[in-house]
Amino acid sequence: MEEKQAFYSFWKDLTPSQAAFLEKSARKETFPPGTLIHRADGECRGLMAVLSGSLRVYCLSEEGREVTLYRVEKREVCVLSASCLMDSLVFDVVIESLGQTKVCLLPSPALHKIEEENPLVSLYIYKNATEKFSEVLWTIQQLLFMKIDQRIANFLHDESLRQKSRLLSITHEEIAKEIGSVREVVTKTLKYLAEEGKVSLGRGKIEILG
Amino acid sequence: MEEKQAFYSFWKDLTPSQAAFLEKSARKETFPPGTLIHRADGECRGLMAVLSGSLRVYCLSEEGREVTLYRVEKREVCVLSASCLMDSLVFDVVIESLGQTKVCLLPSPALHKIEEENPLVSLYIYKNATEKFSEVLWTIQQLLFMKIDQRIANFLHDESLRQKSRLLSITHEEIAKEIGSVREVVTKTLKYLAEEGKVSLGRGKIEILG
DNA sequence: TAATTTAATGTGACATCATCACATACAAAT
DNA sequence: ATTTGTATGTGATGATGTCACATTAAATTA
Repeated sequence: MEEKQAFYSFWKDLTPSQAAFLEKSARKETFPPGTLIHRADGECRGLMAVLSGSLRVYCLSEEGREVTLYRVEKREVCVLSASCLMDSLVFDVVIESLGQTKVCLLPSPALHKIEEENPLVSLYIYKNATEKFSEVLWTIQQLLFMKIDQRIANFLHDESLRQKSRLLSITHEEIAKEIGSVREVVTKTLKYLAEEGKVSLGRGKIEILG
Repeated sequence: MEEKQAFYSFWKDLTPSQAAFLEKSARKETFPPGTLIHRADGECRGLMAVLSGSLRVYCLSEEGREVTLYRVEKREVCVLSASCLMDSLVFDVVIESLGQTKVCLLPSPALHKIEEENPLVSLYIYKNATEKFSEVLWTIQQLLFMKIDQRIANFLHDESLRQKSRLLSITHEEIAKEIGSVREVVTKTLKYLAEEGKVSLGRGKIEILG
């Protein structure tokens, strides 16, 4: 099917029968905003290509602090939702839908069968995982080594590009979870940025100036 | 050769001519303690199997703070020293030898040639990378969410297992670099642990009690 | 519309850890 | 015994996380 060829770049490496098998196993699922699609230690569904909406992949401390590792946007594939296909993955993440999110899912059992026949499928999965982890480490490096005001400024800049708008609809709490901080600190830092004339604040809104 | 079969688990998947080619390209190198084998943005040598000694893989902030990501011990393979073989790796690390370290090296250019012929070699590399990154994220999660005294206690415990001794030869500075902290904080925390009777301190020595 | 509820934001006190600036102490080399 | 380098000790300060609330804006209900 056109769709799968577009999303899953290993599709071209499948034999016709493999492709047919996976095609038959594939299903579409729609998640309401905020659905926990994959939780630490939970079962894993399989490879998910995002058709609309987006996913947030984050890790979670015992005390409930969150750090967003990355997002999976429309037309991208989420490989960590198939974590059970990768042995020796000791790291657990949580995946949730951001808005109303529709995905095309290749379920783990079916994929596992094909994976055993075709190493290029495994290669695709591990390559994708390596790429994501590499991005994640870059993110975490920022978290470790950059100051909070710079991190918030960077996040607002990125978010402004994503939403293609200088007026963001976002709460301090959400920003905190993105950058791995806490609400109070975000509030105080934003106030500071506002005094500098870099942003203008409203309830649930932030306008980027300059 | 026996050695390479033992270290590189993809060896069995090579054709005789591929094996012969790699065999010919392989070389042994010995590094004095503290050699920078791979630096951020540096060229990359290739896959290194550690024959004796060990490697430390760490990341580095602009201000010079270090965080040890993992170590590569004897009989293990260091895949990040072949980072140039993985496209879309945006993350840079530094690799240094800990003691006098001898490695068996499969140089990147040779490996790259074989990789293009044999996807199982790519699979090996990416799989290994995924495994390491997954470990690294677990480590960093500890760094983010655990208190310093617990992190130091954990490190001392692990190190005691590694060195098979309760009397460790290590400085506060070295501990700081392992756990991503700074010397002063390690000094103060160790003093606290010593008052609790958990360790006994000497210059360059720490004895674990209880 | 007015009252109520909920979510978002504001803020001060305190704890933890990093940074900076030194002082001191130990051990090896001369 | 003296010197020198490395390791350790320590106080002051700054940045950020934690806790405990107060306040306010928006949404809901009466």
